[in-house]
Amino acid sequence: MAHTPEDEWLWGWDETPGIVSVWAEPDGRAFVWRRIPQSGSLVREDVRFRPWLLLASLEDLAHLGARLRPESEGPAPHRVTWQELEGPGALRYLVRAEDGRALASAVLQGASRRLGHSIGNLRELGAQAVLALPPEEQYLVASGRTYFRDLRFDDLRRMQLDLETTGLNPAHDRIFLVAIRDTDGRADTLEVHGDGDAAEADLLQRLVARVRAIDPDVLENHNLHGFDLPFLAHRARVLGVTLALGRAGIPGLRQRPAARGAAPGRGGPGHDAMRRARYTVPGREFIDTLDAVRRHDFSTRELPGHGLKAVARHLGLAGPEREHIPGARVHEVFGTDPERVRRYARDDVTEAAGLARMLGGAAFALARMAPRRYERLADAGPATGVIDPLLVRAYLRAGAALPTHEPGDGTPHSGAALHLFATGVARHVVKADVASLYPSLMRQYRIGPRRDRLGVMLALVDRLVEQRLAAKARAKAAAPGSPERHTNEALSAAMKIVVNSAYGYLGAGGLTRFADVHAANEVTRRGREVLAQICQELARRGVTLLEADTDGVYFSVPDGWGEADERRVVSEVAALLPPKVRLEFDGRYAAMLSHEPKNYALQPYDGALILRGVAFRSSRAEPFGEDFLRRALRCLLAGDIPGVRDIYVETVMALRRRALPTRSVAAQVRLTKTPEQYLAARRRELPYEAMLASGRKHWASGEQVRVYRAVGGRAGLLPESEAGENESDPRDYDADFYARQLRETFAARLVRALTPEDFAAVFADPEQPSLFAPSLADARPVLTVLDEPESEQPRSENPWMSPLPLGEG
DNA sequence: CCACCACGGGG
DNA sequence: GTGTACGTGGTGG
Repeated sequence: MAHTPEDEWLWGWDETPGIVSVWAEPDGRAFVWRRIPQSGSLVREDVRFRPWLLLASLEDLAHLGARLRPESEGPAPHRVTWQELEGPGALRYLVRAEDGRALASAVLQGASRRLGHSIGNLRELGAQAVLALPPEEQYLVASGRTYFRDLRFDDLRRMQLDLETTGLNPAHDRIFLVAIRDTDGRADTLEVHGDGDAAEADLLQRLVARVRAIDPDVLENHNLHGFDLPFLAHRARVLGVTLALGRAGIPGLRQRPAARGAAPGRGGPGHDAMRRARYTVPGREFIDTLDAVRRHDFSTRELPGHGLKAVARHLGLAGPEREHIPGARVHEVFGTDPERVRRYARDDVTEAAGLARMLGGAAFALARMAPRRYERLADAGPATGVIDPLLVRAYLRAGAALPTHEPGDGTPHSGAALHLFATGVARHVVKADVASLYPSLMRQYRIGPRRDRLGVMLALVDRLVEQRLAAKARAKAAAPGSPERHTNEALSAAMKIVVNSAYGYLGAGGLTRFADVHAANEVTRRGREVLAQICQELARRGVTLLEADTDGVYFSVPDGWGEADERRVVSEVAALLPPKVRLEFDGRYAAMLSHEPKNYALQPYDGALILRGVAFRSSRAEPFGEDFLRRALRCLLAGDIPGVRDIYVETVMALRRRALPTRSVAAQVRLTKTPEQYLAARRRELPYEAMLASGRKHWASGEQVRVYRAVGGRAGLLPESEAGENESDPRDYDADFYARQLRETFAARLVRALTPEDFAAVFADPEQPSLFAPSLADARPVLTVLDEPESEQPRSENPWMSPLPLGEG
């Protein structure tokens, strides 16, 4: 197969198929596990590679004398070779040796002598002076190999495991059950036999034996890196059990530097043992579905939370028979009804497996491109984690010197445009947006990093955009649910991640090797220009603009227009734009409540209400308010204002009669202070007051409880009950407090939709009738077109995408 | 209104 | 590999 350099930049150049794991040691040994695509069998190749570094200068190696020689004279035992790369980059000497440790120590020795003090680590020399990749990446970059060539996601042998523990703190709590799901999808549990260290140690040994027997390529779970692995490592250490989970090398887990998105290591007692840790073993890849969930939600922003159960339910992965047990009660239930805990734990691993397949394909596909381990690509940020390795490999393949990180010249990074044209309720709403706006602008106007003199970034974006279209077409042609469709959808998702972060890479001044704030600003400037043109041209065609943000616009069309008319205006405007900037019809809705910039509710012509923005999707809102808001919005967007009034009255009266369960007003919180710490702090906080008021004098930091405001200003503690159990509900919440909250916090979000008079009438206290209550029969939701549209350049949500502030106004 | 603290995920 | 995250909500002064 003929490769162009550009193909090699994206996919590597070595066609070895089926690599499922790579492990390399600094001494130049590499182990490569491959699944033979035809038979599915596993082979291990032991190979040697020449460890390498990039240096800005050979000065620190001069002390080697004759042991330092040009690469052109060929490698020789105990010699360091060097090669000068061409072009202007600062990192211009490629130095190699048989053993990476000897190479590194030669550099460190020279640097220590030069600087007059001891240097222990190459990092201390700074990114300006040296580029030293982990051994696996040195191997992959140099060999042009990548993971998973010719493999489909479903050819991977994946296993899931999930610990059930007596609590969250491995210093005090124990593992009493482990659910596992094998590569054929069979879920099973392993359990302790008895109490004490010996029983738990025996469980861990059986777990290790099962993993070795099943011999998966990948181990998966939700929050694997934040909970299961650190917990397991801690218990194994305490109990003296060796975790021989790898396929080679010294048994035991190894740590790699904590990655972005690792468990947020919270200080305080009980959490130290669980602080940021990412474990790794030779031959298998640890994949955390929480990383995939975060990556997914970053673009869709539609998930209610990132917990396993919530995500599984939202994505339709949870079965109707799904067993639920509140976390704090799992161990206790195990004592009375162990079969229930087994079902629960098996459901957990089954959901984790489903989630891994549904959202994990992107990381799988990234591993076919970038020269890094699969597990590293699963939690990598796209800019430094994916694009930079691609650029490094491309430059080295071309024999070109690499630039290094440069601080910005002080130019601020300007952002996208955001315009709010109208607030309130609009009917017949259309959304149009530009597919991949920033990459399209980069391609259209050839905007790339100034120092990328080989043009690798734009070449990658060009190819990714084109090949993504091909992958989407292949996915569409394959049978729903088939491995081919899944693999191509995953490829498309991965390509989207890379393409969309190319702009973020440009703008991350000082953080990325080729960052170029001027280029990034040129992209956003063109973006604002395009968005303004789209708005102008739409308005000229008789629609009412509602909101425009970055790359998309919501507008309302006149009564009597049909979908064909809506599509026609979009394509008319699309035809006026530059060829690579494709404006698309993205959806149509019966009605929209425009509340504030980026905060709105959409009612599709059929289907469930869509809520966007913090005003409508507060994760911590009490259930009764959330429920009220959804029902009220549904009526409002149907134009039924008396219906909104009815729902309000009904909710207020239900609160006052205490017809709503306490659970619906309670908030779930975590206790982070011990009783001693709380009493010493002398600062009253509802959750702790609730504990004390209910007679609880002892609790552990980390315990989760549900609390609420009870009558008489007391703090109430809601006993953790299981689904269906209601007899313990005290129903002593402060109804007036929650009625006030209903009006001030939840009803307030409808303020833009009504005239002040109607708003007052709809949300008047049902038990204090006013002298003249206006009839709501003729009331209609209102839309207010702003004379001066609210416009700004918002900060991006993601610090990676746009790390700098508001800029020009 | 401001300062401060806690949340996210796992049992 | 990046970040004493980041954005937000609640509480007490």
